[in-house]
Amino acid sequence: MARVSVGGPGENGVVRIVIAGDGPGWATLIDPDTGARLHTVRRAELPALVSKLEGQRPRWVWHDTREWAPGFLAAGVRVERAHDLRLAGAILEASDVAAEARRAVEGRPPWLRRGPAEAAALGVADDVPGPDRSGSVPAATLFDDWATAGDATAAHPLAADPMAGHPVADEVVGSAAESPDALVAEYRRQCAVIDASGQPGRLRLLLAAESAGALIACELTAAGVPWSADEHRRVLEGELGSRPFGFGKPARMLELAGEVRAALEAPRVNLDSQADLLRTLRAAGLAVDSTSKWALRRLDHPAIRPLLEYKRLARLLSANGWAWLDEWVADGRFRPEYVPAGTASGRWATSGGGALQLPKQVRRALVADPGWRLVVADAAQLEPRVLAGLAHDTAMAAAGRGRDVYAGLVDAGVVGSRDEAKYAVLGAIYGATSGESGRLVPRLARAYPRAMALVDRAAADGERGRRVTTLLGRSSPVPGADWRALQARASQPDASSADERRARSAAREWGRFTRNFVVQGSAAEWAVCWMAALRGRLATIGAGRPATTPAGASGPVFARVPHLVYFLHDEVIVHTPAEHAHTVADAVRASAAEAGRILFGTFPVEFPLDARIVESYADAD
DNA sequence: TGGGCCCGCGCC
DNA sequence: AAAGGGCGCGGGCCCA
Repeated sequence: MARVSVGGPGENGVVRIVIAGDGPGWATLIDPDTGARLHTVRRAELPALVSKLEGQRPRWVWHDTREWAPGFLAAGVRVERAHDLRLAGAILEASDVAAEARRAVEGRPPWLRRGPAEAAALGVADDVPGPDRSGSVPAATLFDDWATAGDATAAHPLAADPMAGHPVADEVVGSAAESPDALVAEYRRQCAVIDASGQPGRLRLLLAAESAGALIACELTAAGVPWSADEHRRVLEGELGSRPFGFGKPARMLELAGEVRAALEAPRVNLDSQADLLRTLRAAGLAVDSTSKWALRRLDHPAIRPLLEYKRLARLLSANGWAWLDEWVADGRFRPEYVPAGTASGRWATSGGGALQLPKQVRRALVADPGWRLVVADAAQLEPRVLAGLAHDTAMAAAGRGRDVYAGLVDAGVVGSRDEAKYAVLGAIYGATSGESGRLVPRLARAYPRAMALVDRAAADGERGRRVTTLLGRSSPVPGADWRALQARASQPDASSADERRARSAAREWGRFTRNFVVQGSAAEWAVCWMAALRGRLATIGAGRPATTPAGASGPVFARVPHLVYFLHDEVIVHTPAEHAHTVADAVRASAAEAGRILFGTFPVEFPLDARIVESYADAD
């Protein structure tokens, strides 16, 4: 290709280019501002073209990151920035921040862009200036066309509720049609909604971060988690005995099942059947109404010890046994498929492989390649720190400065022990009303009234069926028809006390969900910003080294350069050549600080990490 | 036979 | 020791 043309400049001069499928085997690149078709190429030629254009550092606009990024990665091409129309559309459709703007944009020619002045005229609350960020923000390469100073840290979304009493749409926008024109139209519509929202910087930051997450998810799958099948087999054989032939149970489980049956005098009981087991336990005179291990543990009977051991092994076998190994691990890599923002709160999910539930037992199989290391880092007490930042609770932030948050609560005299501090904090975030945790919450409320007021407000909104919103503008779903019907029935004059009790219980349950949503969802935003910042820093650590070496197990994109291989809510693992490990650990910490500044400006809340350089994940605890 | 439900339990 | 929020997954079981 002789001369490469690019799309027009967007925010802060960053070029945007729409990529759309254009008939079978073809792809078209479009300037979203003019609608001009820049290039139409065969899909096989697309990675090379994208690689060339990537020098302009554009933001690639496409329907779904999963549609394009895996092919680019397979061809050895990574892109820096994207706008995922599918993810962005879902967020914009639900966000209370954009509720007014959605209605305003609808029905108008989508290419008519609006500015903040018009949004103000629509009655949408203006951005409230956030903390002073001057001088503290580094070049945030992923976000520099999106985050406009200040408004990402606008007053907490719960502080004002401009949408109170307004009906809200709860359907999620359908996927954009595949045609190039439809994609461009949808992109323009989204831009118009963002511009009219009154808080465009906040939403742009959220969408940029989510789109970066979508790229990262594809890269995680492409890189794979370094996994020693031999080490995994050693774990299985140590626990279960040798692998059974066919569908038989491992020898160790058969022995234990024999002990249980003998102790219960029930030679035919099926230990894998919850119903059968419960019946048998009761027939043996045990007062129990569940076969959960917590319920069983309370019982005093010779069958219990072998039964608990049997259940532990059965779990290992079915969740992460030999069949799992056969299905998910190949060529020294475990390749789960992540679903970014797959949960309501924005936390990630997985589809297949159970990557978010890797039990501690098998983590010793997660080992670095020879000559490589794992940098394992998790954010210490992320949720309470995020809550302190959300609520601008300076006392709570101070408790965690330079130390463990829970230790800080003890030092401040709020509670007597670290365990009590943990239960109190988790109880406040999850909505505990009873038990040890519920008993401790009032002490937390006295010490940190701002933080407590924030989660209480979120719970109260949820109990009334309202949406609540995270720091960057992701709103919770509204409860379903069954829930609304329950509430409606309870408010009828002839409602029974049972109706009222049921409605009250459902309302409280939804309130616990929304209470947790604002904290969990904002923490998820911190985490994806952390990862996006880290991804940018890692790219510079490997820069200048030969990027294409004989393809290793990780593929040419990741050969010889540090790269993310695992993400778990508040924890990341980077696989890195040993000589870069300390540089990577520094980058991980710097990225956490950067995420804190992006979300909370100069508000003095810290995000310390537990970071370790290890050869096996099992050594990181 | 397959879908959908519940249960139990792994992770945060 | 369990409690409060969020998940995914496998097994049993019921039903069409």
